[in-house]
Amino acid sequence: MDRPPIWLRPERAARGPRPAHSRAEIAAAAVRVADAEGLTAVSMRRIATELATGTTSLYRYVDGKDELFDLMVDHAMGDGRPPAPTGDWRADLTAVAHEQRALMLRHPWLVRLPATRPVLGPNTLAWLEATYAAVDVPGLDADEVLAQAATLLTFVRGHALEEIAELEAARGDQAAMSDWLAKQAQYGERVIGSGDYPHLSRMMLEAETPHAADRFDRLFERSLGHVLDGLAAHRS
Amino acid sequence: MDRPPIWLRPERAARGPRPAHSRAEIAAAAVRVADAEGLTAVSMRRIATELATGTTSLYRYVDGKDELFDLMVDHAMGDGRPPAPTGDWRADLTAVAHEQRALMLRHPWLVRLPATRPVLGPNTLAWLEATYAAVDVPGLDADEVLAQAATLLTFVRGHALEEIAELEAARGDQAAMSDWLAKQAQYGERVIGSGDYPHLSRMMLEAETPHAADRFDRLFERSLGHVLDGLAAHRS
DNA sequence: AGTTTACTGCGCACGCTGTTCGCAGTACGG
DNA sequence: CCGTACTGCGAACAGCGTGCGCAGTAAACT
Repeated sequence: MDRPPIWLRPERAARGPRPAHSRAEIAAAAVRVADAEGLTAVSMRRIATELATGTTSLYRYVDGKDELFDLMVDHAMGDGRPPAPTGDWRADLTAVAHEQRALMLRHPWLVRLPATRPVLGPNTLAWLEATYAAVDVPGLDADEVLAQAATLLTFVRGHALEEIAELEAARGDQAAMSDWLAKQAQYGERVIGSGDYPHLSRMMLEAETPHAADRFDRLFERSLGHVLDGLAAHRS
Repeated sequence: MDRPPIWLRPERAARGPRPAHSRAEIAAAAVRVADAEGLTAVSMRRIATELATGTTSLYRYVDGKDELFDLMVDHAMGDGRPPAPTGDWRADLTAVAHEQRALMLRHPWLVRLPATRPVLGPNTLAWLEATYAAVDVPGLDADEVLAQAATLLTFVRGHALEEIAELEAARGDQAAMSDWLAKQAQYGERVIGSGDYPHLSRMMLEAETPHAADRFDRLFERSLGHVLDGLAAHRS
């Protein structure tokens, strides 16, 4: 059959009965489930039940589970709005970075999904547009704009990925968290004791960041500063 | 039961018969399947069949499928060796970045797995150690070392993620690739025509990078340069 | 040497998954 | 007012991860 991507298909067909649900409705239901119970709870049957419809009816709206994921990603991207541009590129990019990170932390499943395929829904495009708008100034080469925006977005996504991976390893639960930290400490001792990782050991022993409660906030702030400094070197 | 993480468990138990397989053997089989047929082909039954053993025997080696994935990740990380340090931090980090990217492109499933949980096997640690070694110089604050290494690795992972997502959307196949590009172009026209995305449109029309065959190589090179410039600002 | 103990391999079974097919019902275009 | 192109959906299929319990085996202890 090989249908075109969902963003090119009209939501309502020319002929036939009016569909019982909208794409937004379906996406919202799936996002709700994923937020509350994790990505694994999102199954075709489950979302259909959530919408009080038959399981296979979903396939009238979506070409398969991957497209349901596409809808979810773009819907979640609409949860936060790109900040209005102020004209100060550094402030604007900082705002984009913080908003994007917050958005991903609010929907932890988000960083794992677009790994499969690029999603190009309207909300995702709006974020892209906002990032380009912040980077773009008259006289700056288009390829340079592209590279700078990619550098920032790529960094933010990568950071959120690792942050969320660690958060989920501790399962968010406080008891599980300290359990996990204890296991980490035990493993850390073995790593240091082995003598194979001198620099790693120095970091474990000397760095303060890993022990702070807000370590990811601090690390993000610092690393983001580095990235922006790198961009600054290539603008006027 | 709540067993400790696999890296803390001895491979061979004190008592009982000698296990028929080694962890390395299992990891290698799973990596082989994932490389050849994709992550979805990696199932407990499939790997067991590959090892000519019973399906549930695998559970004697691994606490569940997630731990099988852990083994795979660390095994794949051993596919490339961290480059030997030369003393030039910028050259060393560039080498690490290129090697890591190449490694992830060789095992495209790799970027998707650690999203779930942090993997801390010996090969992964070796890479971390090499990165710290490149960044670390006497007199540099440990927290600064941590931040700089995180910035680089995070960026590389993020870049590989997007690169692989696009590669897989085209399914590697040449015919499917041009099909996909045609769809993209069609969508691009609509995006430009809508007038909602002026900067995005400018990029599509003016930038050269997106149309080049080696666009990801170029983008990576340029963005990596930006990141390294950012780090340079915080050293001596 | 004999016994105890802790392990290994593994068949069975359960509940779940994504997706294809075909059929009855419905609203719009001509 | 008919034909056509759609919608909703139940049944069915192949495949998934994994808990349970049992027989066999090798090391440790007496």
